[in-house]
Amino acid sequence: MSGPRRPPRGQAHPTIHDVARAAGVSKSTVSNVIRDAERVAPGTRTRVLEAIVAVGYRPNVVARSLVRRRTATVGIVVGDLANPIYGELAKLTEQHLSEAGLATMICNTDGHAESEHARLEMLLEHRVAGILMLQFSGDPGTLRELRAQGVAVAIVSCWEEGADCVAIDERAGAALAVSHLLRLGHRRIGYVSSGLVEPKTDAARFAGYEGALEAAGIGREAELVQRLEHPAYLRSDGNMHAEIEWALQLDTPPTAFFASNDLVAVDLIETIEELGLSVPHDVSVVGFDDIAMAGLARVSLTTVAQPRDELARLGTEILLERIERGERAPLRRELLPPALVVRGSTAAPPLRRQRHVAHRLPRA
Amino acid sequence: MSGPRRPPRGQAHPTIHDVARAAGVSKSTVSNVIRDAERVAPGTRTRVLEAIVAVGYRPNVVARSLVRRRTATVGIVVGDLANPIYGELAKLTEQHLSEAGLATMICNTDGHAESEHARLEMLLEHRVAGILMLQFSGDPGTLRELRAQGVAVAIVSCWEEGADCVAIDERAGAALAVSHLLRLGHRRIGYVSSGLVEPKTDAARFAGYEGALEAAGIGREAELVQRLEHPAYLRSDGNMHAEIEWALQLDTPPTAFFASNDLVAVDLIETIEELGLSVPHDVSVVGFDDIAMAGLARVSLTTVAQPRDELARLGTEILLERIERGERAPLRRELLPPALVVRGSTAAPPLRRQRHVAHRLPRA
DNA sequence: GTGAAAGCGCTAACAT
DNA sequence: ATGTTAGCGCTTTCAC
Repeated sequence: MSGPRRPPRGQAHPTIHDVARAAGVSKSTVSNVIRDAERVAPGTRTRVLEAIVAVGYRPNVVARSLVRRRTATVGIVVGDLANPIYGELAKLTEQHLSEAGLATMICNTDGHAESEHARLEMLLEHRVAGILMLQFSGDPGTLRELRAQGVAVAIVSCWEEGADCVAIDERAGAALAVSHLLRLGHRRIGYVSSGLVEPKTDAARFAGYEGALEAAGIGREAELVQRLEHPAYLRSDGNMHAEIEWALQLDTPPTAFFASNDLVAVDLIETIEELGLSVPHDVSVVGFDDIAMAGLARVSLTTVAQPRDELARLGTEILLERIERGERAPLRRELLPPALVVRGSTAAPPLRRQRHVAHRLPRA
Repeated sequence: MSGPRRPPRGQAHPTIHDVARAAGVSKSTVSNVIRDAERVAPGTRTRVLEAIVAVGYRPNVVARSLVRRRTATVGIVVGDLANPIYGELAKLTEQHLSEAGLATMICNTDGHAESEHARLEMLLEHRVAGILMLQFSGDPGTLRELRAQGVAVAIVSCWEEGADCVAIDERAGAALAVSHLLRLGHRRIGYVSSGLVEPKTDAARFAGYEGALEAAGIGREAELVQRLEHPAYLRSDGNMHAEIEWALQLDTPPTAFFASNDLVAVDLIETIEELGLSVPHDVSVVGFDDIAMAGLARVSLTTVAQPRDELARLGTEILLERIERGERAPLRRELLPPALVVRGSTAAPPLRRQRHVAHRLPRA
């Protein structure tokens, strides 16, 4: 009777079997009361319930997931959790998911495509029920693979073709920002972006910038466009200095900048002021996102607001719906309207500088 | 031959069994090459490897976790992901864990004990290998239960008795901040905290505040201590206004404040300036954490720095060690030294106000 | 070096 | 209303 080798059940958790024994019923009955499925006689139910607390039983989600062949976990992929807007979005999302009974796995990609790929691979091995992308490198192969695996995917804050997604109209938002500057009288308007802004998003915001300029009859000027390679994050690199100094010393320097997100905008203001100019007196700056910091009187950044609550709520809703209904459900794509928040970082261009520019133009 | 009911394997993932068949070997052999365990003949190995890509196999972590009776997932519990310091900590931590081959589940508690409890319950049901607490309500029962369940636990940035933890010396840090104010000549120094600061942390910082005052021969004054009930987060509530206005209209108002974290400090500066006073000219403010924003010229907050990299690195290291070695390993408790970063939010108290105070004192 | 077999803890038919 | 049974996809002895 040397029964089968039994791995040492040292500090093991009690199982449904232990509960069954303690309550004098079968495993299925225990399972039934736990899942609250099938009718269970009131008396039996109480005995089981008591047994559960008696033995200190806690359901094993891993086992349940295996047999059900689906987990109640979703992954959220984010570019930079240290960026307050993503921190907020992640927080709201986790809250909604938790309310829906889902656990959340989080993955920070730092904007690297390889890192994104590795994290997604991990999520797939974990058989997550869905993936919420708060950042997406934009690789179409990735999206195809995800679909092939049958995971639900929803993309938030990034308008991607052929996928469920919710985002604001980035292009329109950027145009709003630039139009505001044009209305103030600016004619030389720079565009500054950083590597931490997803390529797709950057492209859309840039398109809005260009479109607004074109509509105003202003041609594009390559020298006014700066795409900083390294992610600029609150001066952590500081490589912005040289580029901006260079731009401001052009014969006809920009009198305003549109930054592709608030973090870049804040860095930009810092840089401009380090160079001895003042915002908005000498140079105006508009950002994108409306992170909390932008509203501080000390910062007072004019920016395009992203409705985080809506993004998080809709993003979760769409993902849950896709998880629920599978591929059958039609694509859901929600494009939210952007809103410009005018604060103190924008003003009319300085008169002196404009005259200065006028003097030179005839010579050119 | 009406074989047992076979659940419709619709869009199912290929299993180890499919690979085995495709490669003409047994499941165990496939398992051996996947795990890279036991010697496998080179030829067999290649055939299996080929079969894996041929059928598009991806290991099922859920099944593996069940049979191994341990997951490779850790939970991280955080109070407020929207607070940049926690966003940064979460990001760094996830990165370290990912490098160690562990998946990360994230839980935001909003500082509510019930919410913390529910999230921990969920993590336990998921049988996570470890839990990293970036926020802890301080309930000793919770810690006991966690230990009883045999999960590894490490507490970061909160000095808790009888648990693995890493934190800076909060008390000393607060004392550093207050001593700085004393050295500048301040004698009436307020303390402002919010509900989003963990009770334990708040208590430690307050103790440092009180200790420094006592050491300078200044008695405690209840009217200078404000613990705002609702989490103050970048003016989202604004209930700070009334309280601070009240304090500033005392006969001998505080000339400086020590805030229990940077977010509170930033709110405080905003409030003070809304009241028509200037920081640091009329009132000085010191914060705690040194979030990125504090370094901006526009904000320029004097604050006590938390070494996030160290906290995240050590926290993960300690947790991994505990997961690895189990209860056997001795407790590891790392207390890091705090550092004061002096910026522009602190200065000597205004002379006018001091005279004003002197005039009144004799009358009292 | 490889395969057969026995589960991990649970769910879900199905039978009683 | 409750119990029996056959797995979920994998790891891990233990034979061969």
